[in-house]
Amino acid sequence: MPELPEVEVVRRGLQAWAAGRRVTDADVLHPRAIRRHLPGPADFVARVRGRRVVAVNRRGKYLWLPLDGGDVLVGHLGMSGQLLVVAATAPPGPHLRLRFGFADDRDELRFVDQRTFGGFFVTPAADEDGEPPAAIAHIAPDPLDPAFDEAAFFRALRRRRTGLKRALLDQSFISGVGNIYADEGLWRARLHWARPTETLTRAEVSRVVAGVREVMSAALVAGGTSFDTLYVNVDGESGYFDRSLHVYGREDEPCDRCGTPIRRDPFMNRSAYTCPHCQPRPRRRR
DNA sequence: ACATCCACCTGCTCGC
DNA sequence: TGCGAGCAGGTGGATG
Repeated sequence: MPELPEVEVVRRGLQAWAAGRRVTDADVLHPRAIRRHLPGPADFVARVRGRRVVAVNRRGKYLWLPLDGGDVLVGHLGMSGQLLVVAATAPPGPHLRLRFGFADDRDELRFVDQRTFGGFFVTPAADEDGEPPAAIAHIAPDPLDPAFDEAAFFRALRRRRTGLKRALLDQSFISGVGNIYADEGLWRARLHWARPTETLTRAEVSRVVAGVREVMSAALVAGGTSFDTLYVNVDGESGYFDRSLHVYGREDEPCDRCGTPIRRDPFMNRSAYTCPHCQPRPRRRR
């Protein structure tokens, strides 16, 4: 999926294009795209139609859009979701799942999602203004959020008995981090993905948080990471941060710090990339 | 409660 | 050229 920087690129594009405007129509072209909206497609369309988008917010990798009238439109891009602003007359393409029409515009907002892991739903707003809805309250603040509490993150890690990368990918501890930025942050911090969380020092946690922050901030400036045309902004343009990756997807290539060939390990049905010299494996496996 | 795993999808690449 | 296996940026719910 798009991770935090890619989702933030989309959020900014949407905020500029959709905030303050009224949805005039919505279409559900694939029911899986709204599977988390339990009342179904007709109810989804009815709750969105005629509503004004007040703002476009993000919590981790979730987008949440308060609507006038007290509901919130929540969306997640999954592994392959795109939000695109295109002419309403443009051909639909094979993976078009949702369309949203807006007042006084010949362009429309499209949710295009090849693998259909992404989706949208409408849910009541939180009691507190500016807070994410209850449906995504389990998502922790991300490391770029001023609300992110590093000391609390450290305490939570020490309480947890798992490996460091597993914890980084757990969105209830720290959000926005996915497979790419976890590996890149760990490389910057010179820590191994299997490091037991209960043995981490405060300084090591600072290093990994700083590493993740740096790599995400740099990726944001580059418009996000794209290896192909799957990850794009609302205008369909790819970011170029893949040129700045140090370990992710670089098996057997030399480490940019020490020249040691980068190693790929199977990890949770995926991969973990490390420099075996800069990030030695801890004695205890996980 | 906590930690781990896998199903949910489509499409591309690789080796035979 | 065809075909099966493996892989891809995520998540929530089931399972132990």
